[in-house]
Amino acid sequence: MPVKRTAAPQPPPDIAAEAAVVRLLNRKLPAAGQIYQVLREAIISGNFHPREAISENRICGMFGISRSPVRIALTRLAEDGLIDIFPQRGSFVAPIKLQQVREGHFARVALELAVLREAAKFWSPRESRMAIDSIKAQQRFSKEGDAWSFHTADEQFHRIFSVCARLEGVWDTIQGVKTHLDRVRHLANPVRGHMDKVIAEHEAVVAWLDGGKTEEAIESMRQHLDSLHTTLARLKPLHEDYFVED
Amino acid sequence: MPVKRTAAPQPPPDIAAEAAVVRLLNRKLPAAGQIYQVLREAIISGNFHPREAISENRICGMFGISRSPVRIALTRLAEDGLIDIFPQRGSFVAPIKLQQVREGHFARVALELAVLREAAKFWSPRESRMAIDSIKAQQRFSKEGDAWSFHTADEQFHRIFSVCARLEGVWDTIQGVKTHLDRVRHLANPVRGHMDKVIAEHEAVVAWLDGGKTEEAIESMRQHLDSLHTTLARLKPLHEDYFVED
DNA sequence: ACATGCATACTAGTATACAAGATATCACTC
DNA sequence: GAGTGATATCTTGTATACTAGTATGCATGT
Repeated sequence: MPVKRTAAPQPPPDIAAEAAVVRLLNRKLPAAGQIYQVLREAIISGNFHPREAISENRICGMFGISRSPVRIALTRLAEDGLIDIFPQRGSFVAPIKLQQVREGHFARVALELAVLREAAKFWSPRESRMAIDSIKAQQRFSKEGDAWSFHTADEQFHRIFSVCARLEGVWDTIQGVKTHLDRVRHLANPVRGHMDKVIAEHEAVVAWLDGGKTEEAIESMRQHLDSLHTTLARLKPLHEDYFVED
Repeated sequence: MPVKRTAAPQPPPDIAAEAAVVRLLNRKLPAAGQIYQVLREAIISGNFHPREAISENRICGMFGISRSPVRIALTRLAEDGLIDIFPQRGSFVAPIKLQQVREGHFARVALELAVLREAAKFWSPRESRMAIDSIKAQQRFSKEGDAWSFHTADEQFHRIFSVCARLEGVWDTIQGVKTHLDRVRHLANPVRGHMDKVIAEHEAVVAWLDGGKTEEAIESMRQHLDSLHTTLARLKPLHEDYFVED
């Protein structure tokens, strides 16, 4: 059931940068999926702030479209835990639930390490080249300070292992569980030196794999994934109003 | 994007046991979520057969409701991979994709074993009692040949570990990834002795945990999960038309 | 007999109208 | 000033009408 019926929200600001997300829709494709993608990015990237009101009519106005596809998109976002829907009251960008972050981190580590162990069986110079290309892109985006492009390059890097392991579908699962981690990450990326640290950790994993050291690669990846999690403690005090225990 | 635009379906039979799924809706709650749950159960349990046509109007007629909530439910089912939507052509119960079954199995094993290792840290007589109660229920349903009740009791059993590990949310993820495994399982449960085998494996896991033997419990669970997977090979020839490579 | 074209009856996607509950405002009463 | 109640205006949920593709069957023409 995607609809929440508990607790009252505080229907706060509407001061969003809507212009940043209004891009023209491809009217040949179903609108619902496109709306979903755009809103999902907007929430994860922080363009829409936690607790911000996301009424259906507001989205309709942003894209010049009717409520039918918008409702479908919002329902899916609610299922992802990115918005909270209060019937007859409103829909709001969900605060970052710390318990969901913890559980997402746990699931992500379990899945990515398992995938990595499987990917190591198939690792070849071809995959190594793809990984290194991705890292180069990350370095470029880090230098430019382009946090969102860095994020997508980072995702592409991690995805390589799922593809290599012949388990591409598992990547979709991983992306789902790390949704709330990504929201935290986007509070962290602006922090100086964060991206460079991530890049160094990526390089370490690839180096171990190239050397055929599977267990070392896994341990390196575990540290990489944990390092994001530890930044949460440092971030939380800076955005206290964005978080909620559960 | 939940909408598929590839390949033509073969719009086969409509000979469903619709009466089995038409239950009255609680009109105080949003209809979309209820429709979603009912249809999801119907597909997983096999009441709706793979490749069967699921037009929106048909569902409307079944529940005496308009298309708006039905569309939302079908969109979510498509996202789960339980139905395939072909715009302007129709919606059909998805065939069981073997690659998704493999990936679901992989993810499930990774998650459940990780959860079990965490749960072992908190295991106590209280959890042991809950698990044993669940097993007793499974024995009862097995004797009665009630496959669906057995299924829910089985799920409750596995859920215990997530709750014990203080990672209840991870159980939702596990349920998601094992969706397609469950479809296979419901082809297997009618097989004589299958449920009793499952029960014996459950008992083994609990026995190891009660004895404080974490690694043995994990290994026992791994064998339990794998045993389902191996039945697939035996089942596939019996329902060839239900499966597709990918 | 076979192929082509069209009418028709489907489908899903979208837009709009209506219903019902929740909130906020404001006037009024005490 | 505090409290109460009617009301206007939000919100989401539902129903229905319309649009535009697709498959099918039948009539027609060769």
